[in-house]
Amino acid sequence: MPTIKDVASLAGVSVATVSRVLNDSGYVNHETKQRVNDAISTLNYRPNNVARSLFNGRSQMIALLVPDIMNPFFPELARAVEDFTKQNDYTFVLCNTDDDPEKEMHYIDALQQKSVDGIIIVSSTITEKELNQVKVPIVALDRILSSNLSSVTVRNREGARHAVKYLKALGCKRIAHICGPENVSNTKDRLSGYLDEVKDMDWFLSSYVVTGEYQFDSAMAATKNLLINHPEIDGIFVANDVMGVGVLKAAQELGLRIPKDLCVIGFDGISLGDKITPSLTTIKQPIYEMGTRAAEILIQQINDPVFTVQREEFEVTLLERESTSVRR
Amino acid sequence: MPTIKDVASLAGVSVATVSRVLNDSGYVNHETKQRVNDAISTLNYRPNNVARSLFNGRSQMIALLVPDIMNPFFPELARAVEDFTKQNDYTFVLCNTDDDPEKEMHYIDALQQKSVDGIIIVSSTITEKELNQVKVPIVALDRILSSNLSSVTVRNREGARHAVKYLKALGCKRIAHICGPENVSNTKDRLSGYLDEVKDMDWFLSSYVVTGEYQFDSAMAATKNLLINHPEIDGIFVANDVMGVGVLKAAQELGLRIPKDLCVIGFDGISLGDKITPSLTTIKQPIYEMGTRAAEILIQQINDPVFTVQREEFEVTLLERESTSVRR
DNA sequence: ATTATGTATGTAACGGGTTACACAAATAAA
DNA sequence: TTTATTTGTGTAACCCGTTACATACATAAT
Repeated sequence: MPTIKDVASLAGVSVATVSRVLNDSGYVNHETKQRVNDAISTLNYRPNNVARSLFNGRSQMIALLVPDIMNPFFPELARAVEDFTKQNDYTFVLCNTDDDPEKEMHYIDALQQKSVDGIIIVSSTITEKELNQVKVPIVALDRILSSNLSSVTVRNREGARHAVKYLKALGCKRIAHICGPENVSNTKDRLSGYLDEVKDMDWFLSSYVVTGEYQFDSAMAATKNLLINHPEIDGIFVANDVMGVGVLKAAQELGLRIPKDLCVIGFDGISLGDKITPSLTTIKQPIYEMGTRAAEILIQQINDPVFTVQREEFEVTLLERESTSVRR
Repeated sequence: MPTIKDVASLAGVSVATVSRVLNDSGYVNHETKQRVNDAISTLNYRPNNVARSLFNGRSQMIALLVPDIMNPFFPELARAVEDFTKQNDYTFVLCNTDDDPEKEMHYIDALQQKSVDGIIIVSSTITEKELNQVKVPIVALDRILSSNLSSVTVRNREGARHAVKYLKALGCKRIAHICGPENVSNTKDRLSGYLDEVKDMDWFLSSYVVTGEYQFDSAMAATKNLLINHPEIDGIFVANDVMGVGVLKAAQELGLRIPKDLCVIGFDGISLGDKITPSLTTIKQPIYEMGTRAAEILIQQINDPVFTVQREEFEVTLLERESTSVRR
């Protein structure tokens, strides 16, 4: 690999001049610049980013930490962040944490040691104390972590309320809720929204709320249990789409007809929901916009040290599909 | 951020001694070591990886380049690579290339400038010429790129043959094939396997082979066309599972009963296949093992400069599910 | 007693860039 | 003409580790 010195000697100038050409800074004579550029292309020289990073403490790298890369919601989010960061000349890297605080801190440590410029994080396990160890700009995405951290989320509670109201309007008389892990902020919000709408109903039972851990398998098992114990349930609001798919699977295995016997509505709006049969009605988050916005805020904070905490909350919309409306 | 100098002065030793403690190299008196370690924890010191990388040209970072992060096959693969590399003290990063040669080279450039130690790549677009620009160890995964590159793949042709034979054994009389993009090596192999089994059949028509570009949408559209033009088709071998899901969706929208009217078998064995209704019969690749093995080979090549090209080919197995067998 | 070996630690060069500073020549302003 | 400013380029320090080499003492071998 050629270095800046090789370029300098080939062009007959000092390394400083080469550096000035590279960074388009300071004064460089037009002809000299030409010579340097010629040398650069002759040698196929690429500046060593590690050396650059060492000097200026920046790496032009942004990382996204997600809890579960196998949940399609996160690849969709990642795509958005990737596109935006790339447009802004950052290298984007994706890290999977399993919502395991240890893996999380391990990545954060490793990334900081590599002088990562900023981190976007989807987490529910990280603590305030750990956050204080992070010296680079952070933006929380999808879940709120701390009050002094910028975040990009959606109106979870309102979305949940909307979902339940919609099921009611469809004529559902007994509506259950499959929720996520209880330590996740949006689990709480979506649950609150659900409760807002049902807690005063005469039919409501606390056993209508069961956790599915935001996972397909748990949700499927939980749903089977729920439906066997409560055959009267005719509507389910599911806290995310992956679990929604599990609910559909469980219901179908129990021989229920969707949406005739049971209406199901999810939350997220991942494209998977439209690929299955019956397709899944859902509360759609603007996933791409959220990822983009998070990246935008992060880059803003990287460039502007006197950042103010920004909390962006997106609206959600109902996406009506086959799991609630009769198929034509 | 404290540096090695801060640690050294706090412990009353030179930076060399601190470095020796950090790397457990050379001689260090036991008491001195203790003092240094105390200083390290007092200051909460973490060595700067960028400086390390600059000196020794290694970054302890391994990257995986995948063509489509939204296809669940790749997150599953990524999980395997991540787990193995992490166990071996590498930082793992995942990059999405869209099978776009430009994005691919951009990532490869950026990663090399960051002194990445090695790259695992799933690609069909990269050229021999571009591969020569890569100075770090590479392993090709899922698809073969060049004869002088280590690779981890599966027996695609045999798997395809197996799939078609199985459909025949089920009693399918007219078997079609939805294939991937023609420039991908495993598209060709799977197609060859299909042709091996059907080209001499009296019913075979070349229009029974259509491309689905390894994408859900294309596959769904292609399948609808196919089934409308050829209502006699009673079995489809689909070159990957994501397209298999699209085929099922298309067939269901056309009102066909699966598997009664149409049997469908995919290829990959992603967990999504088991989440949908009907679940998708498939030729299962040992995804996790493949990712692990690719990482293992890469690390081997990183550590051993006189590497020999290794080509590993895994067996595939038939995973029988509802899209071909009558549901109980 | 002399030499070889093992233990312990420090100094300084190095990796590949960036940039503060110095200096010189050319041009503009006083 | 003298002084100030702009243009152009080079030297060397710096970023933060690692390690070759030097040095010094203790112990073991000859």
